Formats: sequence, C-alpha cells, structure tokens
Amino acid sequence: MLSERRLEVLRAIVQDYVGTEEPVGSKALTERHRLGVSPATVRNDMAVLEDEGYIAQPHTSAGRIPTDKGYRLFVDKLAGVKPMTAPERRAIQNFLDGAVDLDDVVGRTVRLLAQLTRQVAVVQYPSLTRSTVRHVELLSLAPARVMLVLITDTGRVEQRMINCPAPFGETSLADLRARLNSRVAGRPFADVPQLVQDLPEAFEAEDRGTVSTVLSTLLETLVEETEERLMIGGTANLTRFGHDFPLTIRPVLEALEEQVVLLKLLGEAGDSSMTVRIGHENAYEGLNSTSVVSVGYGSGGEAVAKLGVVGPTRMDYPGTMGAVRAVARYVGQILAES
Amino acid sequence: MLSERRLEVLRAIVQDYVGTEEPVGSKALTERHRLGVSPATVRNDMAVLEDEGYIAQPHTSAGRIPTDKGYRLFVDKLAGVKPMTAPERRAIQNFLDGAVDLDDVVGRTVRLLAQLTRQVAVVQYPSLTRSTVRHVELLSLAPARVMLVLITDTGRVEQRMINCPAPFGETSLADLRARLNSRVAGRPFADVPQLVQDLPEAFEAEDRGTVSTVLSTLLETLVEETEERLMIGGTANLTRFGHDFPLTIRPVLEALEEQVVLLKLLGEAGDSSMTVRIGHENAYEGLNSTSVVSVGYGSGGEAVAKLGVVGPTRMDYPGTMGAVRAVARYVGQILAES
DNA sequence: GTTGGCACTCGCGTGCGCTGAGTGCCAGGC
DNA sequence: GCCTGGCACTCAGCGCACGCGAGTGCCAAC
Repeated sequence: MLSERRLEVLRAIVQDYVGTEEPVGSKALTERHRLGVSPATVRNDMAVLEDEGYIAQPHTSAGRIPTDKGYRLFVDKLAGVKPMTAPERRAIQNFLDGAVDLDDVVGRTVRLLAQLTRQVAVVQYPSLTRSTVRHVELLSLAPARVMLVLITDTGRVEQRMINCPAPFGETSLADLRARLNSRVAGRPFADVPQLVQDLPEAFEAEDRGTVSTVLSTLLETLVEETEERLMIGGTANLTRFGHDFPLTIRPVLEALEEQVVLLKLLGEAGDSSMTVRIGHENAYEGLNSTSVVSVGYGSGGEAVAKLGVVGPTRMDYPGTMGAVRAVARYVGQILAES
Repeated sequence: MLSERRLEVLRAIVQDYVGTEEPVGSKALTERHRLGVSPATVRNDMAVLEDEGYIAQPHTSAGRIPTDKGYRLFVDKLAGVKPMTAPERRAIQNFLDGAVDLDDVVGRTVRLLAQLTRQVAVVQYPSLTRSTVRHVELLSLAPARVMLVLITDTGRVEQRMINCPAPFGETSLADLRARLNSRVAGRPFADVPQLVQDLPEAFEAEDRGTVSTVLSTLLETLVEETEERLMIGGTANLTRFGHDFPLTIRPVLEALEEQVVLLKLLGEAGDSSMTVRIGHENAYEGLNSTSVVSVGYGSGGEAVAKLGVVGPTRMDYPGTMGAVRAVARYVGQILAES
C-alpha cells in the first residue's frame, strides 16, 4: 500500500500533467504544490510510483506522466466529482429547456456536453426496449401499404413502411390499431412480444397474413443493434488532443463513425452509475489512448439510455465527471416532463 | 486565351499533383506525360500559367501546384465527369436497396459516399417544403396533449408535441384530422399555409384555439432552418488531408458541426445541377482550403434536397463528381420507389 | 516557337555541439 | 529509518552549418 504522501505526489502529477500536457519533474512539483518535502524525496517517491506502474517516463531525461493505472487510482481514490456551479446548472437547464422534440433534446445535449467538457460527446437515444409504449399508430397509405409509427413515453418516434401481403381494409386497420393499443399502450416495450403473440387469431383468415406482417415489423424494431441510435458531436475538440495527433485522431474518428463500436462501448459500462474507462480498459483498440466517461440517464429512477464523452486519457476527470453527471440529470428531468 | 498545349500542361499538373500530393516540376511532367516537348518548353508554359494565376510555387526552388483558379479551369474545361463502372453501379444499388426507412437511406448514402470518394460526405434530408404531403396524423396522448405527425412522399416523418390551450375531444380531433388531410394530402408542402388558412372557422369557438395551435405548429415545422436536417459521415477521411493538418482540419470539423454553415453551403450551390465550389469560392472561411462537390437529388425530376462531399481542393474531381452524381441518381430512385 | 545548356536558388536532410531539465545515487543529518 | 543536499550523468530539443539536388529562369542557337 502506498503511503499517504506518495498518493499525494501521484495526485499532484496527474493534476499538473492534465494542466500542462507536459511531463512533470520533481522540482516543478515541489514548487507548485505544498508537499512539505524536498525534490529529492519526491524523486524517491516517484521511483516507487514508477516501480508500481502508476507513472512512467517518456524519455530517460524527462519528467513523469501518469499511466492508465495511475489515472485509475486517481479516479478511484484521489479525486471526487467536481459539482457544477450554480450558474452552470442554470445555463444547462435553460439550454435544454428550449427543445421542441426528442431529436432536439438529444441534439442540444450533445452540443452542450461537448461544449462543457471540450471533448467529444456521445448521447444515446432512449432505448425502445427500456421505454414504455405510449401509442402505436397504423396509417394506410395505399391499399396494401401501411405505415407503422411507434411512440414512446420518452418522446421517441420510430416509423416503418410495411408492404402487406394482401389489401387491408380501413376497418380492419382500425380494428388492429385499437386492439394493438389496448394491449400494449402504457406497457413496457420489452413486454410487447408476449402481449401481441396471439393477436392474429382474432382476425379473419384473409387478414391474418397482414396482421402477422405488421406484428413482425413491430417486433423487428425492438431488435437490439437496430433499435439503438445515437448522436455524437464536438469532434472538433479532437484537434486539441495532442501534438502527435494525426496518428491518434484517426482511429478515434473511425471508432466514432462505427456506431456499433460506440454502442458496445456504452453497453459495457455499468448500468446506470457513472463509469470511467481509461485507455487500455477500452476493448476497442482505436480508443486505447482515450478515456470514456459515461452514465445512464432516464426519466425516472430507471436508466433508459446512456450518454458520455470521449477524450484523451489526459483529461480533467473530476470536471468531466461533474459535467456528465449534471447533464444526465437534467436530460432525465426534461424527458420526465415531456 | 491559353494555347491548347498550355491547357494540356495544366491538366497534367493537376493530375500529377492530385496523385502525388507533391509540387510537380517540368522534368517530371515530360517524363510522365507525352507532351511531345522538352522540359524547357514546359517551363516556359509554366511561367505563363503562373503569370495568369493558374498555378503557383510554394517555394522558389520547388515545382508548381495548381491554384484555386487552376482547379476551376480544370473542372470547367479540362475534365469530364468520370462515370462509375458497371460493378460500382451495381454495388451502389445493392447497398442502398437494403434500407428500411428514410433514416436508413440517408445513413447508408452517407457511408457509401464517404467510402466511394474517401472524403467527408454530407447528405441533406429531403426538404419538407419541396416534398408532397402524404398524410398528417393527430394523436391524442392526453386530454390537452396532441402529437402531430407529418409524413411526406419521400418517407420523411416529422413529429411535434402540442400542448393544447383547452381539452380537445376525440371527435373534434378526428374531425380536424379528416379536414386537414382532405385539404393537404397529396399537395405540396409549400402550399399548406394557404390551404389551411381558414380552417379554424369551420370549428366551434371552444375548439378554435386548439385548432390554431395545431396549425401554427404545423406551419412552424415548415420554417426553413428548422426543417432542414442533414447527416454527415466519413470525417475520418479528413486525416488524409495533408501533413500540416492540425491547422487545416480544425476549422473543417468546426464547420461540419455547424449545420447552419453546411446548409448555407449547400443552399448556395446551384439548384439541382452539379456544383463544384473550390477553395476560396466557399463563403465560409474555415472551408477555404476545401472543395465542395454537391448535386440535388429527388424522386422525380425535381430536386428535394442535396448531397455532396467536402474534401481537399486537391481532390480527384472527375472521380468525385462521378461518384456524387451516381449516388444522387440511385438515391432518387430509391425514394421514388418507397 | 522550341531546345539544350548553364548558373542560380533554396528547401530539406544530416551531423554536431550545446544546453538544461530531470534523474539516480550517495553520504550526511535529523 | 526517513529525509535532504550535492553531484555526476543522461538525453531530447535546439540552433547552426553544410551539402545535395530538384527545380527554376535566362539565353543563345536552331
């Protein structure tokens, strides 16, 4: 176990490095922090920290920088979550309050988060399977053509075009619509498959094909991977990554474009509590030099989706975590109101 | 007017520079192209081209690179549009055919375009105002709460939540829905404002407030700036921009995040024909070292929106234009089918 | 108008030495 | 046993000089 002072040294190194982006040496440390000991002592401590793998030297004659393991310790033990100031909270609320629909909420959230953290923001749309059905609408666009519109309590609207195997009368459609809604409205989406299972049986033989088609389309929208959507923003902040960054930025941009990768990333994180994944803790190779801070959000106690930011491992963890948490909280409120 | 051969020299310079990314000298030119003249002659021609402002020297002792003006001449007079090969056309069609809804079409288009051109792709959603109304749906979610759903012939679905000034009965709602649709269904969105103008008059006094609210919400969705949506992709291709790119890439990423800027950019381009804006021809400063190739697309003859790519001025114009044109054509087909 | 020749320019890569921040180690002190 | 000042050592980065070579402009000859 590391002594109190050595932890203090590690904290100082992390803070300085995050601030200056430059390896920090023993002398600079004693000058900028009141450690109460001499540089020589700090050097000894640093040697120990390096042995333990918390810090490393980029070059023999340079200062130290934290390793992923060092950041991990910092986040777990040495740093708290820096709460937002009152004006910041107000600004967040004002900015989000103006949204007119879910796309707008998500869009504003992404921009807000990117701006607050000066990093890349990722916001997942509320998951269908974790939401509640508000309404299912069926519209007849042509004799054998139906549009299915799903509406959730979180404001998400999903639509699908359906080509029916046989013409489907307006009365049958109204019938199906009514039956569908009476069964699923107000129920969790996750229960929908069971709730509609035996629905075709209630219809005349000639309509059963169409009813089945509609139902299977409805169920398809719930398939994971398809139902998950997300929005990203603030990619311009990647340019602040570092000096060497053509090599660094490339894989990150590629990862961000691969929604699958991002969804997996968010999916792996803890369910609703705040999660920080540092450097190599991220399974995806392209993100090995980044950290991902994410948290679930939702209208009630339940998380319906996640949001977070992607930034360099050298980031201001307390501040970032504070911003992410605050934004998630307000987004949850907004969703609850709508 | 430049002689035939000088134009040929310019073409050769553009082609070589696009290929190698390095300033091209007189000797290299004569070796790689059958100009039938000696390097000395080419040098004379280059001097003239430089005087006229078509090419420039980055350093005194370096080869020449095309200027924006040079690229402009190249695009206008010297290069055609390189058609896609048959396998490419087939690949495009196959890839786009799998789409299930408009979001999917747009998403696939963006990815396809980015991959084909290896540049940043931008695809605008079909404009509401240039589309035709397929259906307007009103859903009662709560006594004084209505959801408005707009559906266009291009598959676009827009929704808005409406808080009614007074409770609105189910029969009134059905009435409004029917009247609305009988007036606007099948008509261009642009005509909607006129078509619904006197609608409140047909209702009882107690419902007029709500009807007006619904109508004004409907009209709001048509306001330019709000109704325009777009999707971008392939930002990872920015990393292939050049060597000096921290400085170049930053403003480009920023511009791409500002949807307003992009929409303006596309808006300024010619209506449906292919437009190429080179370097400083782009009004937005951050895009001064990029070229934008865009074209309108639509289900019929009319363009309902635009798509295009953003890349370095040093791009393969014929190939890019060919890809953009081909993709636009197929997207138009897909939209017409749906 | 074209061409070969020639002197000139200058960006770029290479090698070298210096500087200074930072280190590890050690002997002495609390 | 831990802390501290001193000291020799390392090495990345910087500035500088140098030479190479691609590329140019000009000119005289064809």
